[in-house]
Formats: sequence, structure tokens, C-alpha cells
Amino acid sequence: MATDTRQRLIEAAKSRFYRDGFRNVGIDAILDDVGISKTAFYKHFASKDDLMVGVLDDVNGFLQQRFQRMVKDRGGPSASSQLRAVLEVVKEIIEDQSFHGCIFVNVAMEFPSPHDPAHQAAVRHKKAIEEFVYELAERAGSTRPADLARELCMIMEGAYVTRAVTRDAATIEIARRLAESAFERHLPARRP
Amino acid sequence: MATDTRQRLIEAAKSRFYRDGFRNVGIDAILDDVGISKTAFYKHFASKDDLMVGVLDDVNGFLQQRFQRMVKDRGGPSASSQLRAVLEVVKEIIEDQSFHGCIFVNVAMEFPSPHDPAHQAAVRHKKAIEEFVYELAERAGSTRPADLARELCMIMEGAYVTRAVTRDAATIEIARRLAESAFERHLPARRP
DNA sequence: TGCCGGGTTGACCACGAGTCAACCAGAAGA
DNA sequence: TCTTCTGGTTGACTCGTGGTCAACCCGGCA
Repeated sequence: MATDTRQRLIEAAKSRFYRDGFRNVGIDAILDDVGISKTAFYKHFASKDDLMVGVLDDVNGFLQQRFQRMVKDRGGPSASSQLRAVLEVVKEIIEDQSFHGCIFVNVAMEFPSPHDPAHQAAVRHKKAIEEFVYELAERAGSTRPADLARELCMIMEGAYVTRAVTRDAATIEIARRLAESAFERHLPARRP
Repeated sequence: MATDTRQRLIEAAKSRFYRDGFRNVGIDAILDDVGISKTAFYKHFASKDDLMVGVLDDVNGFLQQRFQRMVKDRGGPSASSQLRAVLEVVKEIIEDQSFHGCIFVNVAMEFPSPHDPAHQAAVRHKKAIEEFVYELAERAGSTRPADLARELCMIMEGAYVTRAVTRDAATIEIARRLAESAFERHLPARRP
């Protein structure tokens, strides 16, 4: 099938790129995983960079779904409790055995130029997540939804980096405290 | 002179590595900058990775000095106002024209293995900064200095990443709000 | 029947990390 | 003064990796 091999390439590249870093992975390793020749690969992707962009778009879709589903499933009916559930997703993400930091941030650092397609894909993802949080904040009745969204996103970034670098188990607690105080400042008081 | 060329190599590598990312920089470019031959280079450093570690140690020393001096110079006599001055240093760092994220985080992502000397150098730096903030928090009379230090460090990480990815000018304001609320929770009330 | 998509092989180029042998000039100690 | 050490030079080399190219193969389909 047409898109099947392409998707298998993306899957194989995803785990390798994420685990070892883009530049540390040779195309040959991915080719071996999929069991395909180099020439065949270049009929699916224009370059290794292009494959990276494919991976990022794939992960972007997956993560957005994940956030949306989890927040709805576990956050209950009120937008304000859904906002709090965002931290639960963050917890799951950073406490996953194979967590090595936010792949978009990692890529944005390996492709520092803002003109780089991979860098731009990372920026797109960050914007999408902020937009998602913004809508939750608005529906939760935040007085300044934009501020709350940005604060929460910054906390998430901080949590990703801190966990990735220090492997500190208490990371999620720290993030939760920061987030809770942001909620208190930005959300209408909870009914008792 | 013995250490002179070594230092010049570190300086040249620092700006290139930081601007373009470690893997994107060829050793030859650095060699050209310094005006030295490849063989001569390998008499100063065992490998390109080794040069990276040299750069990190150098930046580590520089940044620690910078934090300590600025906080003392601008933070006034009280530890609690010095703690607030940490955010001023962060502002200066992220609003620098050539800011591209925290080099230690960038490197930790390009060397994902915790056994990697470069990765370990990054971890050392993060620990040193946290320790520095911890001491300030303790002297400022924080009830839980360790918690405050970790929260503040997480905010700093978040600010670095957010600014590096989004280039958002309001980054420092968001970080400041988060930090201020952490201070209010952890520091004894300010006298009016 | 003929063409096209997706695949194969194998040879090839360019570039970057790292090695090696041989050599050179100046400073420093016996 | 002779020797040795230090820091440097040149040039040729290996090896891994991204990427290209030509030629060929096979199954589905109009």
C-alpha cells in the first residue's frame, strides 16, 4: 500500500530520533528497522530533514488528541477541573519510562534557525497547545485567559525540561504547586 | 602560550555551538576561526565532544559568576530582594540578541544519554544554580527553601524554553508573575 | 500489451571526524 | 652548546553517513 511504508518509516524514525536525538541517528538504522532500501526511502521523503518534519506532524496530531481526550475523560464536566487535568496529562508524559524531554523543544534546539521547516513545526505545535489551554481557560471563566494559558504553558515547559535533565521524581509536584497558584490567581473562587 | 590557544578554541566553539547547535558545526569552521590546523587541535582536545565539555565548563563558570555578581549588585542587602533580582538576570539572558535557549539544556538534548560527559556537565550546572537559589531562599527566611528553589528553577527553565521557541517578548512578564506568586507563598510577608 | 508505482541492487560522490608520519622553530635545562 | 620539550605545521589517509544515479523487477490495471 502507498502510505503504509511511509507510516512505518515515521514510526521507526520517531522512536529513534526521540531516544537518540536527530543527528545521532543514521538513516541506515531506520532503513534496517523498516527493511527497505535507501533508494526506496528517497521515493517517500525528500531528505532526512523531511522525514523529521513528517515525524513532528505525526506526533503533533497524536499529542493534541491525547490532551483533548484525557482532559475530557478525566477532567469531569467543568472547564476549571479540565484545566487542572492538563497537569495529569503532563504527569503521564514526563513519568513515562521513555520520556526524554519534549521532542519539539529538542528539535527546535537541533534546528536553531527559525526558517527551518522542523523548527517551524515545533513552533506550530507549541502554539496549538497554548490555543487549546486558552480555550479551556476562557470556558473556565478566567479573567485573563491569555495570561493563564501562557503561564500554564510555561510551567509545562519547565516541567518537561526539569524532568528531562534532572530525572527528579518530585517534578510533577512542583509543577502542580505552580499551576495551582496560577489557577487561584486567574480563576473564579471554587464553590465549597 | 600554553592555555591561550585552548581558550581561543573554547571561545570560537562556544559561539558556533551555541548559535548553530553542536552537531551542525564542523570542527573545520572552528579551526578556521582560530587559524590552527587539525592536528594541532587534537593536541588540545581529545575529541569534538571533549571540546564541547570544555565549552560547557567555561560557560558554567561564567554564568555562576554572572548570577552571583548581579544578584549582589542589584539585589540590595536583603536576601529576599536578591531572590527577586534573579529574575532580572533571567531577563537579561533571554532578551539578549543572541539568545537561543539555555546551552546546557540544548546540549543535554543533543547528548541524551545520562552517561555522556556533556550531558553530565549540563546536570552539574543545573544543580549548581539550584544550590545557589536554595541558599538565597534559606537566607531570605523561606519556610521551605528547597521547594522555593525548585519552583524558581522550573520557572527559569520554562522561561528559557518559551522565549527560545516562541520569541515572545512578554516571556519575562509571565515568568515574573509566576515567580512573584512563589515568593508570596514561600517568603515571610514583606514589611510595608 | 503497455505503462506505472513501489521496490530492488550496487556503485558512486561529498563532507566531516579522527589518525598518522614527518617535519619545524623556539624556549629551557644539562 | 647541545638536547629535549612544546606547540605548531603539512598532507595523505580511513571511515561513516547523507544523498544520487542507472538499471532492473514485478504486480495491477486501463
